[in-house]
Amino acid sequence: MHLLLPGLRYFEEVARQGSLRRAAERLHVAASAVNRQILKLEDELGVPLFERLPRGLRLSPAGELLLEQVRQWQRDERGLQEELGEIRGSGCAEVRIASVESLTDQLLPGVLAEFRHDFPRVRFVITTGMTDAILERVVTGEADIGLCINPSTLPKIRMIEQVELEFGAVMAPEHPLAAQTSVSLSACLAYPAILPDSEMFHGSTLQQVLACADLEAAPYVACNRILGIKSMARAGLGVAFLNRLDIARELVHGELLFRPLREHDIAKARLSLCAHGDRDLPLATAVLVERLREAMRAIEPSGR
Amino acid sequence: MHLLLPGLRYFEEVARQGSLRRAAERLHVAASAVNRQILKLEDELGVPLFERLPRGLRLSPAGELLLEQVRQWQRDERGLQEELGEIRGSGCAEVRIASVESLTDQLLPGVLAEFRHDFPRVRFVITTGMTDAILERVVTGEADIGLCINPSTLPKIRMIEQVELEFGAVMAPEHPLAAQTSVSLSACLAYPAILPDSEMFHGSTLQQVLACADLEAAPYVACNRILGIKSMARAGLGVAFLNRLDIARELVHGELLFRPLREHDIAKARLSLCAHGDRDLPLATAVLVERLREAMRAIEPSGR
DNA sequence: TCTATCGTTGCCTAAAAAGCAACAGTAAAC
DNA sequence: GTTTACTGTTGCTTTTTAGGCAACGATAGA
Repeated sequence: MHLLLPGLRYFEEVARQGSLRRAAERLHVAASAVNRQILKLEDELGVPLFERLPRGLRLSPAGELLLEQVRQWQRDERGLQEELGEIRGSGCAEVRIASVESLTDQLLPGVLAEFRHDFPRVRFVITTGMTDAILERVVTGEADIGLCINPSTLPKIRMIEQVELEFGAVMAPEHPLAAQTSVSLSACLAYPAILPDSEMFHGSTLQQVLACADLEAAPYVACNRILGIKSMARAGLGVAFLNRLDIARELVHGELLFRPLREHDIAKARLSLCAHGDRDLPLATAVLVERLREAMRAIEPSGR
Repeated sequence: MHLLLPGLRYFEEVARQGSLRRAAERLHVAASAVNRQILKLEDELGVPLFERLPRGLRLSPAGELLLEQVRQWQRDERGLQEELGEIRGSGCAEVRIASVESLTDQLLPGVLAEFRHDFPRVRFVITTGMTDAILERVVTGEADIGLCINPSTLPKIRMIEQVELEFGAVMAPEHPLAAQTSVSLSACLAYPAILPDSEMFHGSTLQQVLACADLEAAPYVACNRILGIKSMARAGLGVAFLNRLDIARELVHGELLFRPLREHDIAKARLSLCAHGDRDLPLATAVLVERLREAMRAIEPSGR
């Protein structure tokens, strides 16, 4: 259900994609239809909203202005829908969480399960991705709250909570390095490494750590999912680099070991809970944020 | 140019009029068209927006919610249009002023003339009316700023400036009462009175003054325009009751005289400058508001 | 030079909105 | 009690708008 002109939704998507055809594909309409709506908007507003580049469209200053307003309106509309939902009793609110994969195994399920006792009708949409994508989703309003690692500070993003997360080497109990209580990075790299794939690696904490230590790592196994990385390590295929949260359950069962890095000063990452700066969070979301803050603060001691 | 769904504009008008057909008339569309849009909105939102009364429609709680949001969006849209206007250089901003008639003779023309030196492209729309109608226009966003007398305090209205205005008897120089430097209300009423007509009289300062003094006034001439009232007084038809602002020019030319009421404690009225509470005023409007404040403060000394 | 991709436009079809007239119900006036 | 004047609502019609398809001109990269 949309209360704004369909043309504005088109406009938002085109601004996001930077291309008429890509936007049209996402919107499941013909490119010509999208184009006409954009042209109509520009005609009626009397201002060009995009610069026409040979490879696509880029927002003009006026477009930037309109985009910001449209996104504000979309947030307004979401909030309104939620209030109306309460009125008609079908409190079917939806909280959209953009998170790093690390939290989807333990922390998020735990918090959400507890949350459901008080808000049984609130649904969730969880999207995992890297930090940049998470921030992007929060900025554009695709996500209500974001959980990311070492975020850059953006003007439209409001940081709600930040806790430290310690990275370390993860291995099967049979691994030679298991004998040591802490390991050095270079010692780890002497063994086969299980690393995130290139896409995931880019911008990751591990990349930063390696860069600081002036080391390079050639993965023996590369995988684009934490689940896979853990399974590889459990199978004894090599050493992985994760944080404690990633392997909380495996630690309990003794299936994997966590060994802090000797270079602990560079192995710290900031886990951040954030939301859009211009927005009052609806009730359910605000409560969830509080629960998440508690859960985040609770992990800090165990990480030391 | 409208960026919201046409249905929302219909909805706003229906909420304002309390009747489909009246709204349809104002919108220059058939009542059935308006009705369908409302039904469609209710269907898509899943909530009834109106209660159906035999004499028309009244907002439901959900409707109240939506109305507030729609009006917020309309204000947003106005602000956006103005910013876009600056970008395309045709800074054709428009300031809509709802004012009591008293200010349209001297104070407003003076301020606006001065204002035009700095903002030559800003247009004005001035609507006169009684205090209640002025507040209504500000609340609904039909006017950007309001100038009214003795306003009741509404939650959505923000008072920017208030100054005192002294009411008194106004008469031609030949009038018998002209000999006195101040007059009592009862003395005035011994002569033919020139009063606002019943519609204008209702809720006016004069009504309040008379009520306080427990007097009743039978008008010899009733008129619904201040211009007319002044002309009647100038022609020697009787005594009028106005404030100094109303007859500033005639005072200079000696065509009319102002005689303070002996009951000066009850003859005070508050002239208020107000705007909508939830709104950041655009640049031009904010500047105009400042000029108006200065002008209002300037009239206070002369009134004593 | 060829290819791929971009935005744009004319032509046609499908869908949505508006207009008109009539209906059913209630409130006030006579 | 009857009439009159409102109200919202609903088929049926026409008009308007949006969407889909194919083709065009232009530009960047292989």
